[in-house]
Amino acid sequence: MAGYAVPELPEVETVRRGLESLIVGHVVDTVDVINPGSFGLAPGRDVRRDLLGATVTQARRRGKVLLLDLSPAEPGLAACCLVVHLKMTGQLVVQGTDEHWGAGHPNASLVGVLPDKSTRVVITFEDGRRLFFNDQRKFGWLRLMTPAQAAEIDLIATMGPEPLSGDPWPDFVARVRRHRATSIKAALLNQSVLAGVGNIYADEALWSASIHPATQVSALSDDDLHRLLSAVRDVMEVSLAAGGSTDRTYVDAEGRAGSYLSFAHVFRREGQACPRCDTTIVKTRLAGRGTHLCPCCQVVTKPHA
DNA sequence: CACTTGACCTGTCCGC
DNA sequence: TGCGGACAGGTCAAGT
Repeated sequence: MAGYAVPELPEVETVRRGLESLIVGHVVDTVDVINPGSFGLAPGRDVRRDLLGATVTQARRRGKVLLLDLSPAEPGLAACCLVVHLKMTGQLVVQGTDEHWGAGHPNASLVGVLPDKSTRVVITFEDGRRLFFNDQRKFGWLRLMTPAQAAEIDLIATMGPEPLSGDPWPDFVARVRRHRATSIKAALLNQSVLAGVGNIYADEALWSASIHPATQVSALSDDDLHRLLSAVRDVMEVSLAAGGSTDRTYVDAEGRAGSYLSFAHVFRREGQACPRCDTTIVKTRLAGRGTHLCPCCQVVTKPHA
């Protein structure tokens, strides 16, 4: 079963919340880049000058991208941020000891376990706690930039609305309507349409809204799209409450797995009964991705022949 | 411009 | 038991 539950919005947000409580306010002591390909420097940036002695002030998220803001070690130096994309197998895990957060903390089990062979970057803070960037497949990255440089990353500059912030509907419907000739699943996976949706929550939301993933965007009514956006929001809220989805590699900032997959209706449930109509769930391939659906009740609009 | 496909990686699983 | 190959998926570059 070569399936992964990879970091999407709920997983990245879970990591962000952990980092907010674990490393905001702490000062960078050392940076150890074990795999240079995992660590990038924007033009003009320098690890020693911009990062060593800098204090983490904030942990932000935009879609699946994490941004750790830092105030400079000395006045006059640029405020920077560490921009992180976990891609498929990336992890950001903070390791501490009983001295840091008390005996019996689940994180204590990480001492002696990390670093391991997937560890690409290690950042040590002033009190000895360590932030590990692990990434089995080396697709993920961490980049030192200024906030302005981060905002210019194409992925961020063109990203669609946040599903869980404010009212994303007007922006979402305008953006999704630009892609009328493609399948609704491909449109959902496009980060410029809606931020943070990946393969798991696309399949789950489409099932929830009873929409076939291959349906052309142009065949969907505003009503359908509104119901779909609500479904995205709902599945992401449920996943956040469950700490995200873990199949193999995803863990939060304290090294804990998430349990959303036990609540999933169709994702990686091919061969099982649809919870709504009892028809057998099938797995197909669409938009280059494994796609799970109920062939009976996801019929809002049949895909065009 | 809209849309699709391949590349980037590594570990795991399946068939022989 | 070993080995080759298919497969997993986020994003970008290149192709249609």
